[in-house]
Amino acid sequence: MALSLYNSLSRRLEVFEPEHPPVVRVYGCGPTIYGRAHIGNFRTFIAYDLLHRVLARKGWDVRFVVNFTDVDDKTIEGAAGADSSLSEYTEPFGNAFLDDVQTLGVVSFHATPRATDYVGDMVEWIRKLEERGLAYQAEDGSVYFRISSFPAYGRLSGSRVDGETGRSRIDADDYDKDDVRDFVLWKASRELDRKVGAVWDSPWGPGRPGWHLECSVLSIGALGNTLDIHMGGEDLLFPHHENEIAQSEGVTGETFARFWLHTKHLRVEGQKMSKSLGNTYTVEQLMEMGHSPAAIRHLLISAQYRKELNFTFEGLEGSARAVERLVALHRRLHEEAEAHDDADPTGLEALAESAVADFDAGLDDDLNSSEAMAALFVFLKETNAALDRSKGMARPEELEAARGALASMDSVLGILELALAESSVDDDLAAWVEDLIRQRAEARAGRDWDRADEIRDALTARGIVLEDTAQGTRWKQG
RNA sequence: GGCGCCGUGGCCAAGUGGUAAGGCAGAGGACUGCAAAUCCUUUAUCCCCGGUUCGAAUCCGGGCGGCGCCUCCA
Repeated sequence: MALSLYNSLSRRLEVFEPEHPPVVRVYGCGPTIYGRAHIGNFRTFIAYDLLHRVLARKGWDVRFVVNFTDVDDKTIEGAAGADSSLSEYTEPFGNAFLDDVQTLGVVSFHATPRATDYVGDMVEWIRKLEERGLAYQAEDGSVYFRISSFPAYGRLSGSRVDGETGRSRIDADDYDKDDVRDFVLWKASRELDRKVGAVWDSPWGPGRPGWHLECSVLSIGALGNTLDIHMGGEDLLFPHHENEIAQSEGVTGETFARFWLHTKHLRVEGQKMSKSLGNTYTVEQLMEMGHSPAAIRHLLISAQYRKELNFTFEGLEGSARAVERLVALHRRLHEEAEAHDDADPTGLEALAESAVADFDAGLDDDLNSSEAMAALFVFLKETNAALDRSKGMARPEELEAARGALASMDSVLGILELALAESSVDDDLAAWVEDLIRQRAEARAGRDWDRADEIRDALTARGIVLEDTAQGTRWKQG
């Protein structure tokens, strides 16, 4: 099984192998921590997570680094608006991001460096670019990258570099540049920068690093001159990633990233996400509305990262239902199904094997999570059917195979693990429910259906759903 | 204007040459004291028009419609 990934650089599917196995070096452009990250951001970060888990499943030693942009126009403006220093302003958002990402079951990244911790390295980097004739200081005091000296510029983004797009905006600063496409490496200090403490010394005077530079310096610093995979949202392809290549290869002379992966932007209720539409939901907001992290993750993973995905509340409800079915299967395999050495064969082992094979084939096809998820749900249905046929009994090794397949698939999707972690119930409630269930069992034993239903209705009113099974009555919060 | 993506059942969404995955919702049925859970059955002339082919949702041409990036944005 070979993993194929769509490489934006070649614009085609390519078989992925690490350059230096077993190590895989992956870098993903991270959040700008000027506010709470929204559901669209998390589509991308869950795609990172999926890649992370798939690479790890291949047995590779994955080094996944994601940066935090904590110095740029937005963070500076935010800090100034809040009357605080840059670091005071960004710190909580960085922490909130890590919380959110953990809430959604994203496996920890190996490092999450912040730009402001590496300004010295960035200055050094600019110096090297300058030595190679790739950077120059303009009259406004800022230092720019000289695109005309880097012939390979534009390889990633294609013809977008021809400049005459008719829509390129030119702000006042651009007046000082040699070429409108030249981008800033070092920004000379302005009043606002000084106000929030976003000022560092450099050979070109006080200033702050340009946004593009941090990704080159942080990724190479953490992972080396050549990355196996560089990932980011589709909006970053140009100019951000194009600029990263120029800055990086301009200094190292080596390929910066072998594979470039870009995630498609999320739509919400059929519309583009925007603050004016009020549809930039945060994880926190969705949870306050009663939506579970597992359902959110299910929905965000239900379409392949490169395809359009429309996030709707109807879809989120549907995802919640799908997650419930997964939980029910898990419980059935662990608690309800009985192991009997002399049970008739159920075919569970064969189902497990083909499900995992289909699942992996889906993921190998450019992380096609839709296909992978379909394999999981085919397995769910067929396993339930097999257990129904066998009256809930199976040989121990067959049950074990089914449990193993479910766990194996979920180790990549990470949905069930989230759902199971969520289902913590407080003891008082559990005691209350279980006492009523005992009373109801007595009523049912005496065929007092009115009393039994009365109890169940009381529980339903509190959001408790009962399931009578051969092994007794079980309950869940729904 | 430049580059690119998409149009599949009520909704979401796989499938890129061999006769339509999966999820949600709906309908009928089995099971159940009734439910719940589960299972079974059921819902698609794949935007339109031409072309290539023994054969196309899949390839080519044209059209219509939706969208993204090019500007801070995951």
